[in-house]
Amino acid sequence: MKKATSSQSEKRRKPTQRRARLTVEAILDAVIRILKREGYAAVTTNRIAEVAGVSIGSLYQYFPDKRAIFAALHRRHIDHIDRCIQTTLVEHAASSLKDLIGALVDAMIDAHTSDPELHELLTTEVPHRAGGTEDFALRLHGAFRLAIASRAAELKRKRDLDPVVFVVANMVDALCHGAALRRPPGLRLAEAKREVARAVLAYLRA
Amino acid sequence: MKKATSSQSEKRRKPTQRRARLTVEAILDAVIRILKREGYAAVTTNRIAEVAGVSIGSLYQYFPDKRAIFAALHRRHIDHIDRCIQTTLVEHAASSLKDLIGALVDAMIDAHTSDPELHELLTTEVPHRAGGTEDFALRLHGAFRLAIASRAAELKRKRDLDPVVFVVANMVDALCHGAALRRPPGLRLAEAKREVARAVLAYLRA
Amino acid sequence: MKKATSSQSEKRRKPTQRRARLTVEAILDAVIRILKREGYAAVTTNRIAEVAGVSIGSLYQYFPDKRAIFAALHRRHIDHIDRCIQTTLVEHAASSLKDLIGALVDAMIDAHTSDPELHELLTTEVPHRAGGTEDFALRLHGAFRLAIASRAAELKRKRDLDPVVFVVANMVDALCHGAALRRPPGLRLAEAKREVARAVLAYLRA
Amino acid sequence: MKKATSSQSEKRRKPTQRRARLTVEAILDAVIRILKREGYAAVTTNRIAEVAGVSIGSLYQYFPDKRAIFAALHRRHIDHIDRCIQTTLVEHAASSLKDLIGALVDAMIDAHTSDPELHELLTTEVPHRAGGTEDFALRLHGAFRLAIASRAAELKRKRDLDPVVFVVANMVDALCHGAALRRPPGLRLAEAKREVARAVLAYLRA
DNA sequence: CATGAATGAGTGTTCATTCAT
DNA sequence: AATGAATGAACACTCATTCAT
Repeated sequence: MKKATSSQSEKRRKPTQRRARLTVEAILDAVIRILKREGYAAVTTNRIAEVAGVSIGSLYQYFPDKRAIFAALHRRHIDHIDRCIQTTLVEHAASSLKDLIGALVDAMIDAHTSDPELHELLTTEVPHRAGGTEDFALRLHGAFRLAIASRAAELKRKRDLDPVVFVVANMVDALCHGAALRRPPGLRLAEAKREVARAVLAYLRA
Repeated sequence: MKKATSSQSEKRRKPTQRRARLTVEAILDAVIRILKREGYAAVTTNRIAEVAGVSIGSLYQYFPDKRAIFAALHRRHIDHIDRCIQTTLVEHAASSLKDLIGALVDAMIDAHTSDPELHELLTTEVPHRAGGTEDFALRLHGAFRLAIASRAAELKRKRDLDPVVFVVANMVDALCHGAALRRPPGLRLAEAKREVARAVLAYLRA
Repeated sequence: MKKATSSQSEKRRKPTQRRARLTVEAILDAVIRILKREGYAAVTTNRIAEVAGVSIGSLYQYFPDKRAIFAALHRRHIDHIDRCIQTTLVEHAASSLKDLIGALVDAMIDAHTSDPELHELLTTEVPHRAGGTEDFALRLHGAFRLAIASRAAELKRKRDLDPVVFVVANMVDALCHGAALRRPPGLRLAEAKREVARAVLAYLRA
Repeated sequence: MKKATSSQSEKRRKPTQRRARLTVEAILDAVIRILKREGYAAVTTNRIAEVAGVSIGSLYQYFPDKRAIFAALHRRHIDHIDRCIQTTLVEHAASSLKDLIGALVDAMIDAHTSDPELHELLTTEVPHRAGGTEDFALRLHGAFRLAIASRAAELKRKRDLDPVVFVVANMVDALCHGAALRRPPGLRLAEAKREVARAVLAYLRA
């Protein structure tokens, strides 16, 4: 009989306990491992459970269905990047615009570079219907809005920040992503970082 | 020019080729229709054939497997955008850098805006393992390399164009994509276009 | 003799349907065979397909889900009994009340006795949520209403037939069922038949 | 009533037994509640335990497996009806055949009418492979045998009582069941009772 | 070439039951 | 005794693909 499952079911237990948390992590890690070694087609719930070292029944105690696993995976990844950004923002609260941009670019690229393959896999192979992604865009946007608004004095053109925030957020995301994953051979990472920062600054100062 | 086929012999072959072409188009359109109306989960080969009005057997006469259908769909979409860019490049062969960038941004955003839902669906729901995408990145890259190289005189900084091309190609792609699909409410399209062009030019002129 | 459809035009159009009918029968027979030999727990869709000699995919081409198989099984069984009753009714249109009741009891018991195990299995093991059963009760009711109404003259008490029909229908069904399936040892079938008919007649003539 | 329990030694044992009894009752009631509110498909051992307010582990302390729960449920239901019959038999030990039959029919119908939905559910949805049912048939049979044998003098036909008992037991069961659950609209309960009693008497006196 | 009935490997998911705590 | 997390065999069902017609 068919099942009408909603990924936000309340029936499943929340990983509040330490052991539960570990199990959830093991499951998400298993997905990544399978993804890398066997490809997306091999990511079946039974294989995930097997690789994670838990029973399929346990897996379904923590996730209402397969999609929820992917959602959690994306959420975890996004949270990580978000944390990097927030940290950078805090650490450079007193820095100049140039230094802040440089630091943000550094942080973003590093976050993507630590496991470029994973990032690629997550964005191209793993379905991300489960929301979360939009939250991320919003959070990224918010972070940049704060960073720019507090340094509005350094900007030449005085005007509505909305379009600026929009452009900068998209630029940083795309360029860092590209610098980490699609850098042309011959372009060193350090160089790419400098160039990305330069592009953002050039826009902000135009 | 490959062959000089007599017009009469072509009359027998072409109808078949045209019919084949129509069938292929019908199949690709069917995928889009299902995608929009029923979601990715409903995109089964049998349903594709049904909606396309061909038998499942015929479908497999034109495509070796399901992935090939998606690949063709992506290819068709990419070709369309590529053609827009090439046309713009040709039409603005004699324009200033500013005009060219403006025109490219216009073309790209228009290409994405004509059916934003489709574009979103294609990039987020339809697997694109099938290559093609990389070809596109390369082609886009190539187009920008030509455009920039021929206007190197207008650039302030004289140096290796590789990083510049890399940054510009990524900027244009991401910003146009964003402007078409993720524009914040309150930011008008024309305004977004201007801002994107401004950002690209600011970088090139820095 | 069902319909007078021209056999020639059907041969081209309906070979598929005839084959389909055979497949459906094979599936229903398979359920019965498994039920008898392995018990209800062994009645899985895959086993049904296997025993029926069709692929599981084909099974699902003819039945939307497992329950539909059971519903069809019940329907087939009910139709059979119904046909017996209708035939008896027609054949004894001119008989006396006594003979008609006797014939009906005979027919019902025979219908149940031909495969008592099957009947028991169907009523106790196979879920019958799928309706059809109610139709049967109605049809049985209707048959008895006709039979009794047309012989109202033979009844002593003249009054509303509704309660009479209700009682007779339930009596015949239950007693025949019991005579076929739960007859105590020592009570011969012929004797049981006579006793059942006697009971019904006694009530009608009271 | 069971036994005259008065001794002190039992006072220590009873609390445990009473608690066990309560738990068992809670479990059986839970099954009924789920059955009514969520349907048979929702009757899982885990859900039973949840609704009963006991742990799944405790449930398995009282029942060896799921079937045993159903068996107990049927047994409890049958015992209730059986008690009604026995009581009636005792109370009408000195009544005429007519009064006894009337009282039995009353009792049976009342037993079924108190919760018709439950009765229907139990007979159509809950598997009753677990025996019990046959015991019931035997007990019912026995009760009627006694009732009839002791009034053999009132019967016209003097002969083997076996067929008579068989017919009467089946009649009463089926007609009372039908009167309680499948009474056609327009037939009042009191009327149905009278008619059922009339049918039984008519047979006995024939 | 076209068809679409048939295939069956493989999927996500459930749930009766156990057993360490 | 009581608990409930963990188990995993088994299930209903799907769908990409084939091939006889």
